[in-house]
Amino acid sequence: MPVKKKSAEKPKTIRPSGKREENFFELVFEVARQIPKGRVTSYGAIAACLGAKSSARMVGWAMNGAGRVKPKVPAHRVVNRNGMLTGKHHFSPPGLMEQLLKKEGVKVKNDQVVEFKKLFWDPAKELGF
DNA sequence: CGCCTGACGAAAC
DNA sequence: GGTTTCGCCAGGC
Repeated sequence: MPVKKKSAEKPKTIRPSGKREENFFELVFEVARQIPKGRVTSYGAIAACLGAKSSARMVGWAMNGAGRVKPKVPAHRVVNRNGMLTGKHHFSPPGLMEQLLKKEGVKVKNDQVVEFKKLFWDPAKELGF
């Protein structure tokens, strides 16, 4: 059976508000899963890809369910715009995020991704949006 | 129903 | 350039 991946179509203007777009969360997870190994992206990039660039926070919120859904979402590959592992505190242990990244070849120094700009993976660009 | 918080981001200072 | 504040919107209390 073919892997039925939901077409991550980018709505013209997704509105987290007004309508509890639960799909928004799924989209975030989908994009996060598309992040190649050894690469990282930012919440804002994902949000922008979904058309909610102003709601980068919502992406972070969505990530709150990461690990709770199946398959597991590599939330450790998602960092903030600074390349800082702001979400490490939500992992258990907090150092897990860093460990996973290092394991995949991403250098992490002082809770910050080394050469983040170089490893940055833009969903809107890579996915062909 | 109103206030506060929160895994961000950009602008202001 | 580093630090602080506001804006963003949903969810919890």
